[in-house]
Amino acid sequence: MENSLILIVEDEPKLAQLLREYLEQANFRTHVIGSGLDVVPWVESNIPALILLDIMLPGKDGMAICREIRTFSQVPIIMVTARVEEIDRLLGLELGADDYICKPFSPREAVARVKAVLRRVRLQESGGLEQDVFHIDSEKYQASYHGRQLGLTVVEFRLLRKLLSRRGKVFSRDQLLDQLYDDHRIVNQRTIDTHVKNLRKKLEEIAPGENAIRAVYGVGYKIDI
Amino acid sequence: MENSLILIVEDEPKLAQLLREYLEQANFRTHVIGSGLDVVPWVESNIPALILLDIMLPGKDGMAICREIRTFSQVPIIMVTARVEEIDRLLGLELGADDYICKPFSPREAVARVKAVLRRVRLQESGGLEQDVFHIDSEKYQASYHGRQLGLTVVEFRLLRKLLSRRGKVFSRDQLLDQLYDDHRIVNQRTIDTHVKNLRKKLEEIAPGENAIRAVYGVGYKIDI
DNA sequence: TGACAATATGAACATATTATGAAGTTTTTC
DNA sequence: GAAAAACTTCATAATATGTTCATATTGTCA
Repeated sequence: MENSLILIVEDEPKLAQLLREYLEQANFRTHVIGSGLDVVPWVESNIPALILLDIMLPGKDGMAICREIRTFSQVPIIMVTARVEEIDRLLGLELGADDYICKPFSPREAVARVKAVLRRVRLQESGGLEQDVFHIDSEKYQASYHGRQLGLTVVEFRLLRKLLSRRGKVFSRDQLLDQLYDDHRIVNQRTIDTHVKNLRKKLEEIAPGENAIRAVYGVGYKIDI
Repeated sequence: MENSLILIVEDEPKLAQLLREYLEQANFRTHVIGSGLDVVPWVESNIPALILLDIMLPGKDGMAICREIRTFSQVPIIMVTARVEEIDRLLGLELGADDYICKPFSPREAVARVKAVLRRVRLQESGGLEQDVFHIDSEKYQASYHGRQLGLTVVEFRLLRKLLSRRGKVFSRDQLLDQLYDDHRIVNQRTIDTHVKNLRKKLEEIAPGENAIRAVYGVGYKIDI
């Protein structure tokens, strides 16, 4: 099943070695890079299944690398940060990473995260979740819920798509608004509430009481099923 | 297991001798230094497993020494102070010490603290052989405890995350309040007590009697498991 | 030990956030 | 260009959360 290639970008040799050992014990192949400058060229010519990317690096920092990789590849990336507080900032930047781990972490946890992300990605790749209640067709701008077609407006569709892009993740209203428009118009944050209300109404008609969209007080909305 | 070298920096000979005896009885090796001026050179050429550092010293004070050591080493440091009130000040200075003991202390307590700090540091270095009871996901704003999901509010979540960011470290109420808000609102310090109370209640439901969050009299709170 | 200070806790109080219906705007459709 | 649909804003109700307060309990230190 495994045997996938994991790229470890980490300048601290001891930690890199530790990760390598644990990952290989879990039957992954690994490659370690210690300098930020070498990462992008390597990723371009090799194709790792996942990248563990430390954010503090000599040469070029992890954020820049993540952004650059995202211009040409959708390879799963797990960011490693030194401070918990930093994760908040990173989330705001929308780098496109798939998960975040905070130092110090146990190698066991790291391996678990790697597996979780891979599982998620593979599920998506294998043609959308089989028994998923949601199905999204970005080309046709159509979405279905429990097998039944939802008649969504464009804004509602984009809102739902954004929320579904990361199940469980809490999106701030600002993050959601960004996704809704191509131009950068300024609209009232409360507008989101109204779209959520309308979207909920349509979901409710199909599956009453499921409460797919939940508000997280003081933060934003998430999809929680 | 032990046999680690503990550096005791203490100018009062009687106390130094007492500590030495107790620590050696617990199978540590010790070295005593009575003057502040001799500490840094000694630490540079020897490598203690931990330093017990009195803050009031002839020659050079403990704070300056701690700061200086931190420029070249991450060796665990336990600061020894004469008064509880002082710990508060020390915390604000962010010296990078790992724990604080207040005089007068029982040698037994000192040994316990030394062991606790060493255990913690080793756990971190070795990548944690123990399965962590806490797991937090900043993206989903979800935290689990002993594998079970905690339904935390945002403030509670941030509070827990901050406490967890450095296990064992004591955080003052001010430090904790800073983490709780993006804006710089002014709230009563006692507010933290209430949030801690609520958080404890939720932890208690999962693991009664574990007392994960401890109050440190006159200073603040820490997580100590 | 006794005086004092800090923490714990339940309840009252205050605030902030979300939900919702409706009205006002803009955009699309015919 | 009128009507319909979609979008945004607004006002207010409902609710969740945060804060303070008063008192009991516990810890510290002389």
